[in-house]
Amino acid sequence: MAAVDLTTHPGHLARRLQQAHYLLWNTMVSEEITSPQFAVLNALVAEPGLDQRTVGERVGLDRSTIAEVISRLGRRGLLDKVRDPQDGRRFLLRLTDDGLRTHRKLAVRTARMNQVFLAPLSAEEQGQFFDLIRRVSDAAEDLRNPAEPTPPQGQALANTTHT
Amino acid sequence: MAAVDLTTHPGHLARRLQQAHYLLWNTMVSEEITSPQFAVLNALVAEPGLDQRTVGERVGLDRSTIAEVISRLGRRGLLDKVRDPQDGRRFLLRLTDDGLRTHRKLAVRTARMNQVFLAPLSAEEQGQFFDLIRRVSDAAEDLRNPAEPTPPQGQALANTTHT
DNA sequence: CTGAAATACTCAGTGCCCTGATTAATTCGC
DNA sequence: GCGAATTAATCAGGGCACTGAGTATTTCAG
Repeated sequence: MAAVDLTTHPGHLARRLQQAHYLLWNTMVSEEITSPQFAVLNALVAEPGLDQRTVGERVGLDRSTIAEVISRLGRRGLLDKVRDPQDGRRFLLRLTDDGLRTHRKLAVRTARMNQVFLAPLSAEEQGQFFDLIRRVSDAAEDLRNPAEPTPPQGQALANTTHT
Repeated sequence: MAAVDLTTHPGHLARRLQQAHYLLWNTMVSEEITSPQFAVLNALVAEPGLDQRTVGERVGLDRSTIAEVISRLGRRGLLDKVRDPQDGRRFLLRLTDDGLRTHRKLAVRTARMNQVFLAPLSAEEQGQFFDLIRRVSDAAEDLRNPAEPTPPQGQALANTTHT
């Protein structure tokens, strides 16, 4: 009887939350365009002409995943991909008219969906919800990227190098 | 300039949270056994002899995904799968000794990992974190399964009017 | 008892997500 | 100038997650 209670495990809750979101997205926003795909469209609305890697950074997708997502959006004709004449390694990304239209349409539906999704929480609780999740995510992210160009010295930070 | 702010989108936050968790799990718990796999082991520690579908229900995985996860655990020799003599459609699942040992080992590490993951929050905030996420997930889940076969008129249950 | 419905599982197909290795282009050191 | 890092993208491979279709078994209706 050493079983643990998964409802107190943040990882399990995170997975369930994402599944719940997936469900609502599919029924209220789109069955064609996924949430990560919308995030990419959104990043290119904000900053047209970004390269692939930077888009991935903006929306939080690694190099492999962003390549797949962009390939799908390209196949659907929602964005164009051209080699950077300044740097032959890069591809510059830009939404097509269709991509722009799609983003506008989905942005509206997404807002409605978010309202439904968060409806069980009061306005104040919704603020806490964002704040708590953001703080946990950011902290974990920082563990990966030690970051902070602090004065080169002080090895105090735990560098757990065990096995 | 119609781009939206993704940091106020619960779906985006949920995805980031899960990625953060994945990262910590990989470094602090196991590179072999994943979090969903551990959830299955845990369900079978709590209730040995469950069938595949029910395990999926317990841990929140659909029929296809649970089949894959169980197949992997079987390949690793962590569980056994035998046909139910009572009902030839079902497979009954049971952990092997190795599966039991693995669960015990990972349960300890998982507890440590959760502490690190939630360290940025105070004890009170951790409670809120669980509560808020659970409420949002449960509500979305209920939208799928309208549940409650027709409001049982009258005294169905829990009408204690004394709060 | 027998054919229809329900149920447990499998299979095919799509998409997200990561790591490690590889390729092509640029930049840096000397 | 030129070879050595560095960097952007791709490819191979493993795992999670869902839907729709198909198979086998059980249950239920008449």
